[in-house]
Amino acid sequence: MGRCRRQCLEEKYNPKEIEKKWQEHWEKEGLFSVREDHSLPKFYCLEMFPYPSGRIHMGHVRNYVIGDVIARYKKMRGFNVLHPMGWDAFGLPAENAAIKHGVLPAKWTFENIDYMKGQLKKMGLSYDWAREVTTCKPEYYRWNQWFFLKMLERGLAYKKASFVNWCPSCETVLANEQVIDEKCWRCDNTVIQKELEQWFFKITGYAEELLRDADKLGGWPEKVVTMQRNWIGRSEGVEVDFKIVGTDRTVRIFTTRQDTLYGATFMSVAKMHPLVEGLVKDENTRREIASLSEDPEQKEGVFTGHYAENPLTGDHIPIWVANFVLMEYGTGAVMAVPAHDQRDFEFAKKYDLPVKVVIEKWQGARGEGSREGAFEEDGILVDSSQFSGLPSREAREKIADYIEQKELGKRVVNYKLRDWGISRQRYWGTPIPVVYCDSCGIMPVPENELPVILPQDVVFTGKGVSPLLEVKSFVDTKCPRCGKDARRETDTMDTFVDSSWYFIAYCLGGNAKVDLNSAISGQRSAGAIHESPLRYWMPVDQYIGGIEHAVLHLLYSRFFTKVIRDIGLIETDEPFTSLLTQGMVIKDGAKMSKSKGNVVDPDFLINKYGTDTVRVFCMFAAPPERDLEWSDQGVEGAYRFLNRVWGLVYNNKFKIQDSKFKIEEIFSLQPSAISLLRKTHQTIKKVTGSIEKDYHFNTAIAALMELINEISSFNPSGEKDFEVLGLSMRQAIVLLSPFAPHVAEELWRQTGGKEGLLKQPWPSWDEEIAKEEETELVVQINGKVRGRVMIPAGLDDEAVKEKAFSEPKVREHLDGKTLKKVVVVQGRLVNIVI
RNA sequence: GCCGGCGUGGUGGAAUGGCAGACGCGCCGGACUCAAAAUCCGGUGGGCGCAAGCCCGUGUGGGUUCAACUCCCACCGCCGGCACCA
Repeated sequence: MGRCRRQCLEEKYNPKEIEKKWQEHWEKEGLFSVREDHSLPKFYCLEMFPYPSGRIHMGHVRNYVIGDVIARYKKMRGFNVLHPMGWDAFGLPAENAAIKHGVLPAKWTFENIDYMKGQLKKMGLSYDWAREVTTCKPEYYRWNQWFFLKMLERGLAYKKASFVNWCPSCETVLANEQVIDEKCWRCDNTVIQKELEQWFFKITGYAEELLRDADKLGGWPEKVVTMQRNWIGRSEGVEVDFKIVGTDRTVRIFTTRQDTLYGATFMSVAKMHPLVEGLVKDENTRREIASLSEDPEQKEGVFTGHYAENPLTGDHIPIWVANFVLMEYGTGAVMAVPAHDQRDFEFAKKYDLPVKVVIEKWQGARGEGSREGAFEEDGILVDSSQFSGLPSREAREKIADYIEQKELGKRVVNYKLRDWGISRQRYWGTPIPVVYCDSCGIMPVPENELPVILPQDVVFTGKGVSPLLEVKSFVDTKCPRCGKDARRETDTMDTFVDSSWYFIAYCLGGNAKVDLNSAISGQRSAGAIHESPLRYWMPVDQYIGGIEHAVLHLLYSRFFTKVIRDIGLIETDEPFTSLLTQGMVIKDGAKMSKSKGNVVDPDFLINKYGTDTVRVFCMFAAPPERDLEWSDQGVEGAYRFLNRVWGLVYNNKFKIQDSKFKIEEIFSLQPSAISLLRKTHQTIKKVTGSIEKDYHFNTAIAALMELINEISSFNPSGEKDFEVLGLSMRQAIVLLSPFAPHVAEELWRQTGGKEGLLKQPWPSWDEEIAKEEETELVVQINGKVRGRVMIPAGLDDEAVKEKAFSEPKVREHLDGKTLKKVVVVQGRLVNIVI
């Protein structure tokens, strides 16, 4: 105490103290706050914001550290970096807590946010907290309502009655994307079908563009793009009308295999197909239809007693109701071609229906596959009137043309993607801004009356219907048009609406400052000088989060971005240029979970080792996209490493200062100093390369460890040596800073750094210095290593060969053999083939 | 069933077609200590050998190549996604 005049370097690395010190310092300096600066290239670095469940878990830690390392690195590379954070604050757990413990969802949520924000702050993450968004606050969710009204205006929001996915446990509806293996994405309970009136967003209106623009997602993992493409599930085909024999009605079918039209031997329609209601009068048959198996494995059907006429052949084919035909896709009716569709084949076998081959694998291969299964591939048409002899692909075009000419049907494109059902029968979400009036019908709440505030005085019974239904002051309202008594919509919005545009809110300055109306007019009047913040920051350059949102949040956000563009707020088509899907944090071979009892508490670790250690371990243990196997000993290793760095600086504290060393002086250095200098430049190159190459921080840290090892074993003797040591050490500190910012900052300042590390430019390397003077030449004989020789760099191939052949061990092996070939790999390897 | 990813020491993981196992963990040995912890130094894929060295080795089997963890084909195992979408 008091030995040094300025604050001096302690012998022992004390992470708690220095982390607190620098976090306070950074906050006081406002180091992480950003604004638009058109003189700098921008970089928008974003991590998926968390649901405030109570505490940060290791998955969050990993996610946010990856983002922070990128943000800090990009800042040092001269980018103006936007790096915000917020809270996906609406959702069921808050409501469940209310039911269980009697805490109001708002209170529960805000307390969690407080605690978790404290945790994030202790991690030294470089967020501009001024831009924080909290989706459960009225100043945020009013814009959800605003978007809803915009969607209504554009015909992109509508209400319809339909069968929807209902989670009995969450007591609410789920969108298709939120049902995984027939189970609820959140609580894992089996989802049932229920008929309800629901609000939908017409995401299918953008299906084509969402699919087409998937090609633009070059910075995304191919896997995620493929999942989205498959989810959208585009297929081209034709719809064809079949007359129902003996009536004046028709059935419309959809097929992508119009080349097999001549092979249709019956027709299958869905249970719910309107035709069934209209045609089947017999009570027994109706009962049979109703009792058809729901089991997808079991193919079952019932003959309706009616026949359809194939418009191409005039054949009369029986109409069956089949349990595997979906009402929601296509027209709910299909022509059955057992020879060329496996499902139809199995069905035909079961009910002894005819199989007619119309596609051959090649000319003359008749009957192929008709016994054991369907031949589903393309081939050559047979028994297909004027189309016989055509290959499938061509026949599809010709038959589609023919159908359109004869007005029997038309070409259509179908998608698996369904509209996004956004109504939720729960309290803790954004109220849907709609009023029901007996005279005027469904009335949107006028924009100037937004937000529709979620009432606070609510009773949570946990039974049956949404608590909002019980709040008279909320439900009872006046019609905005006629002023008569009316009732409010009590469903709230899916919380995925909140997260579909939050990246926009950050650009506009966070919760309090978001004003989309003025953002639109700002955008319209935007000139070169007063460019809108949205135009400046969007799109997100790097997005980081879990792969579990591959077809949920990531698809919804793409949809919203396109709508937002069409509204005129932004100009980009896609929200996220690059996407990094980080792997899970695993312990003892399983994902960390309370039920498995293998969770590691970030608070405990940060308290014990400091956040820098946790950060370094998370970045070192595996590349970001892979799963990370947790290892307590690995954490110790990271801690040891930082201690070594600390000790190294401490032991040389009076020698490591801002070095005046100039690169021209290299010739006056002794070999070991040159070697350290070279290693330093090699490390800068390696670390930079590792970060640039898919953010492989693990190898970047490994390279840094190598450099630290080399510095440790360097024995400086003269002043010049110490200068090299100082330079090398200070470069190492700079390279370490994105990973372990606190300890780096402390050591940097203690060794003469006047300005903070984030203001330092990222170091550059000199190829000439990084290059080895001598390299080890590997000599192989028939591909096996038989010797190693040191050779000077830049030796030509002939000289290298000569060196190789002069090696005694090599000569021994070559003795008496005939040379076949000699391969030289520039400066690295010689392979002698005998 | 279809689509995608992965398979490397005891372990987490490295390797533009060119020395397999960087770096870390663990383990073994040594120094320091009365002792331990911490720290530091050295060793560490397997087999044979006193040694020099030799042989084997990246899930399995084949192929391309002077040379394959890397490219191609087939198979096995694990993980993830989709699955009556006509």
